[in-house]
Amino acid sequence: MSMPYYRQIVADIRARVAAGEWPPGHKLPSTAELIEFYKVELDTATLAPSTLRHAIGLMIELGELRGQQGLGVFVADGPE
Amino acid sequence: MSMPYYRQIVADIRARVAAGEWPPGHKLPSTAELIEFYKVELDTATLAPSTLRHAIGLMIELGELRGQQGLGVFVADGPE
DNA sequence: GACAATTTGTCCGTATGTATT
DNA sequence: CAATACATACGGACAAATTGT
Repeated sequence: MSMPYYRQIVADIRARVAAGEWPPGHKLPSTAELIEFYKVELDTATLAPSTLRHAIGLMIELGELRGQQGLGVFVADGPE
Repeated sequence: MSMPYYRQIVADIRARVAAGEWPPGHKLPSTAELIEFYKVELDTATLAPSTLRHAIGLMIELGELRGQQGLGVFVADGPE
């Protein structure tokens, strides 16, 4: 295992943010949508919610994303 | 819920490290032992391995702990 | 080298709680 | 009240690394 799923997801999200595809304040797709999306991107038949959540939760903890219950997950504004 | 289990565990570990009870390089009790320990400390009948792992994994990601497969989890040396 | 025991690492699927619309 | 969406927790399965026999 070169890189576990959750790290690949973190890397992908970071790449999109860095590329400006998802700028600060942008709302990410919902958890359910991201799961379907990364199933294709990671070419796996199964991707558990807990695994995707692991990736997202990690980035929230690191301040790269901001989760708002009931609303969505957003790209954090730069560290002011 | 004032503070979820995994955050209470993080706070407790940080407190022990800060107090010098677990100095840098110290090997933490094994996952199984920590589960039993925190079941008492958090006064809960059940504490899943995944929940404890959440706390530990978070601190590893933040560089406060260092995990070594097959060996154990250690208090990280100061951020040099 | 082979094997078992121990321990951490990843992932699965599900259930329930909480906040927003 | 209902729908949507994130947040926490459960418990188990298997992989991978280390140590000792």
